[in-house]
Amino acid sequence: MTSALVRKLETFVDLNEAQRTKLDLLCSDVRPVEAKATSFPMGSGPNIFMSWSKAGAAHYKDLPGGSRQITALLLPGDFLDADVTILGRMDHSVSAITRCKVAYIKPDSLNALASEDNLLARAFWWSTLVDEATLRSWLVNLGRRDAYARIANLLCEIHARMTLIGLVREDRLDLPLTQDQIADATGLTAVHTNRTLQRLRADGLIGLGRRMLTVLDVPGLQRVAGFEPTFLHLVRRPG
Amino acid sequence: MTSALVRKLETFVDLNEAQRTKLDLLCSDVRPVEAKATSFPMGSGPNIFMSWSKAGAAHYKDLPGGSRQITALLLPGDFLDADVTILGRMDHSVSAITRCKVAYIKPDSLNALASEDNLLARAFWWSTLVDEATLRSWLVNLGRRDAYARIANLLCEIHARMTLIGLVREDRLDLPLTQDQIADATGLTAVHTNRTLQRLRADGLIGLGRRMLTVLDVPGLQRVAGFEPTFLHLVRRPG
DNA sequence: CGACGCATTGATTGGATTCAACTAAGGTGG
DNA sequence: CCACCTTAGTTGAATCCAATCAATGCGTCG
Repeated sequence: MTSALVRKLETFVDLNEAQRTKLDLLCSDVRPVEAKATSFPMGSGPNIFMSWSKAGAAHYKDLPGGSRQITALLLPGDFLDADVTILGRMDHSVSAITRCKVAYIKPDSLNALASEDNLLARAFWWSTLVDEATLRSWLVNLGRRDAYARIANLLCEIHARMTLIGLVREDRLDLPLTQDQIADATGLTAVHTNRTLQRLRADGLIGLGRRMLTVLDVPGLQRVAGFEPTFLHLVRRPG
Repeated sequence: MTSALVRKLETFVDLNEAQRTKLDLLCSDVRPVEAKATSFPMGSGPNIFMSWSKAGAAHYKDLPGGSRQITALLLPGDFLDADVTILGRMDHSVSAITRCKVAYIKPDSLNALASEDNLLARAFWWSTLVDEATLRSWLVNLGRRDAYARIANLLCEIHARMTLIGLVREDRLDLPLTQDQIADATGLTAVHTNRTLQRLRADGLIGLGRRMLTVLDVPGLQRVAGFEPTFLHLVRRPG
């Protein structure tokens, strides 16, 4: 099976076998990370990280008062945090949601790869732009949609992103989030998240149980969510 | 008076006279833009834009139903949108809020400047990271703060950013936003925004009238806002 | 002056939170 | 293997924050 990173970048550029090999080589230093581990050695050194196998992680920020906001959901193939080095301090935390694996990459080797191969450089750049577009999309979600559409939208996004990296079969996927974490990502309470998920189930849009999400009505869910995949730049461009 | 761009970058790196001159030269093609103009020729070509003099612009997204979410506020010295070229289509719109001026920069000259001067390259990179940090900060704001703290936070951010570029005197500044636009930025209604602003006034935290904002109690406003300037990386790093 | 953009006020409705209790499922150790 | 404990999910009732729907004031500009 090809790696999630390769699959992801291939939605944007066409890669040849040599390039795929280079990418796999780049990610050869893979280490296991426990669920809920916040001990990615983030500030400690010049490493760059990447989430790898079937897994999830998140950027989040804790607030005085105990509430928490997840600002990004990281799936296999995503860069955990590329730019720690230039900003002296981190403005948010990173945590593994599930047990997962992380590929440790030396920034030098990434830079070398990017400068010797323009196509790969473009692909890396595209990847960070997609991340930014996703941030904007979340902002719209939190600012202007009610709980029902908001959660639907998050589920649509996860469905789309996991489809890209080949982790969806017949619209079924392993949801790497608990209801509590869905709440933290959508800016809702766990209680209201629960009720809203029940409505989505009752309306026949999704099935959800024991961390397994089934999107029963993809266009229906996208419609109530106001979800437009093109805005995340996740669709293959012609040419 | 030194340009907003120079002032902004100098919060991160020390520039010499030659570098300042290069930056000013980079921004020599300045053109006026009308208020509410959405006609930045965004998708049309390979140009890069930069907001310039005393002014404001915004990234926003309109939703079916008529609501709007502002995803970024652009002040003098900010890049309007650096990365249009690589993503075929734009996922959001850009609009001038006030009458302003925009410096049109050819990407080639920006790239040339960045590759011949490592310090400037770092400064540009820092600038985009600050933009991302601001996006995350807004996400926390929309997700986990009530209207009172949320608006306070936005005002704190504007106060901090405009201080950087030298547009604040004795905690007074020209607010480049109407109450409607504050509402669109904070995910609230204009009515509720109005009432909340009145509470902030009544509590002696701010003065606001005819587009002129006075922060009467800076630490007080920051306290109720939960505002931490370090998270936006807007504070001068030692060394 | 009239029109328009912006700000303000009131009354009402509704979505989401809060607080509290309770069930179901999983894991661990005696 | 069952008792125990933890974590995740579910339910109910009361409360509250913010949205909604109008209507009005006010200043500016053509």
